[in-house]
Amino acid sequence: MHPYRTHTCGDLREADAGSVARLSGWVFHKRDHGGVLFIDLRDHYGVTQIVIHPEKSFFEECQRWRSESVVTVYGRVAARTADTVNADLPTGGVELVVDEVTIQSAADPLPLHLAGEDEGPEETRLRYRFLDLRRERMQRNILLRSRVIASMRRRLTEKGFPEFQTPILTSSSPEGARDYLVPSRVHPGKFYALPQAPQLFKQLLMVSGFDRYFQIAPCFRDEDARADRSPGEFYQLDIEMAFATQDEVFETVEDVLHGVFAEFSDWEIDAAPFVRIPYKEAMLKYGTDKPDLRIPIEIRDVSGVFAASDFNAFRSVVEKGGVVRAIPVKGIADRPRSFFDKMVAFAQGIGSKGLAYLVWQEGKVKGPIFKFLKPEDVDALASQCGVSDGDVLFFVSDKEKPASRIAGEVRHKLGHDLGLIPSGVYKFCWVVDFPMFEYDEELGRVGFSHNPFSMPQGGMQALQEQDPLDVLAYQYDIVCNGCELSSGAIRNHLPEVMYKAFEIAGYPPETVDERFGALIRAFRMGAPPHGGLAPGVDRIVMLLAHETSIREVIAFPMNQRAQDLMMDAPSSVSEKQLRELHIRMQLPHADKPA
RNA sequence: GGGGGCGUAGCUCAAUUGGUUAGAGUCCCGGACUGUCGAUCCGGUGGUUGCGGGUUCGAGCCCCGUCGCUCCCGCCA
Repeated sequence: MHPYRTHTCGDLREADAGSVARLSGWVFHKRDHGGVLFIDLRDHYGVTQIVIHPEKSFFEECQRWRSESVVTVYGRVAARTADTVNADLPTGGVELVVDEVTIQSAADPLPLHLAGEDEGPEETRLRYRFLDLRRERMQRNILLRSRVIASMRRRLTEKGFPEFQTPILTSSSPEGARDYLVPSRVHPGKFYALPQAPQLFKQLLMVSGFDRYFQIAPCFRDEDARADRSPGEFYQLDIEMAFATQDEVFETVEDVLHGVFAEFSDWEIDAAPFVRIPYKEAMLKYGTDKPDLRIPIEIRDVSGVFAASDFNAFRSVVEKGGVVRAIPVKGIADRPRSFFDKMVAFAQGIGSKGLAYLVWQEGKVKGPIFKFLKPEDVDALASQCGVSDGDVLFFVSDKEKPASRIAGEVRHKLGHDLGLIPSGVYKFCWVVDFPMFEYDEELGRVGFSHNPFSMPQGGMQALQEQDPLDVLAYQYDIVCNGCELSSGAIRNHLPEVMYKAFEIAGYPPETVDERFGALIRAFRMGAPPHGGLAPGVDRIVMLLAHETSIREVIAFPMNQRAQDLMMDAPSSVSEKQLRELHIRMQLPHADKPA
């Protein structure tokens, strides 16, 4: 007989009654009646009740077993009597009547409760992650992650995408986030950088003639955390295709993502092809480049109505080049005044000068700005925004960029507070046609809006002839329920177009050669047109697990300050290590240890 | 770097809004109990109220500072 187990703690059924079995697992719940002791023994697969009778020599030893100790028990499987069956457990029809016990590992008292609803403080959960991960929910999440990744691999492999590894120790990339640096022992004063993404390598693989590529790729960025953004490292399903159009990239990814979401969720999922929304339209209708399409509200531009109105506050904004955006909401005219006051306060809190509104109720229109409007203005607003009795229009007026943002946040807040977000639905969309360049207010000049490797729509001609701010890129995002899953692009594989694009963004050719030497050199020696994208694996698993924090789907995440509390990283290193790396410390506060 | 929230027993929380010796559940320790499944019952250990300073006759509560966690802004090609 196996020294540890003949069955897992999820295996035994009534059909096993009468046979002998050996089980190993963690002591979960203990119910000690003095005359009989019940223990729920738990492993990865389930829970089985074991029974220890008082005449056994080891009875008192078992009474002393603390929760989470690991034990091995041997005995006879017995069917439970009808009145003692536990219908909540798959193994609830049987119990193991124990004849031999071995304690494999006695547990100290724990800093966390593993049973019940309470999670405990996140700091403790992270410090004792190995305990936290014993919870059923965490086991489920981490297992889901494993299955999702396996499914992604299978789906891409079936489509003829080979998986490649790319270097972890590479060179610092000049654009983007801060790099994690690794000092070189052999080359004093020089550093490797951990890749922020395998971007350049996957493009070089296309130039190498591999045609297609994917990788479950670790990415490292030294940026601050968010609930949906783990500090330090995260994983992307990195994909690249040669000789592919944007539509072919979309088709491939829709197939994979739809397949993965359908495989691991019962929620309703948009059928492919997913809706495609030009960036400009997304900013107008949803006020964001990652719209949550579950919210049934579409923002409208009503600048024209107010330009011709007698409402000076809005008219003057429009005359100065600003806009007025209307947010129509159905059937909330009967909300109390406090609701509207709360929305106004919210808008002001996010940088709006105010939040005007009109209420269509019982055949009349009212609201703080009603008295400034002519009847034909009100009619125009109603028809342009599709509102009728019972509906409300909120208004935001500002320069275009802040007005879009504020209207978008108000839309989201309304959707959330009014319970307009349906559950059980995944709404996907592509946001396409991102601008190639944008005006950088801080620097006072034109810069890349997204990523300098994208092919401008219209190619060289567009760069030469159009206003840079009008040039669009073959640059796209895929968004699910307001969560950005991925950015991608059809890449710019033409050196001359790349030099021109960088010139517009203010960089001379030498800079391009210096920073992207490997890529430009490769592009001079026969490069296929290519493109791809890289959906975030952690975020996809987070959505599928219905978690709101990305840390819940990562086995060993760092905390918000990029520390691993369990392993105590980052940590100090020895003087010898520093000497070998030619590094001398210069700490911000000499009296404060790091 | 900035803003909001939180910080009381190992864990989850309370403390009549400034008033006697900071309580309860849980965990842990001891005891009772032969059918439980969040077992139950009795008893016990456990606190520099994150830390430092201030106001006050008196501070868990008010003020200032600081540290930690978390959410957000900046940042994330």
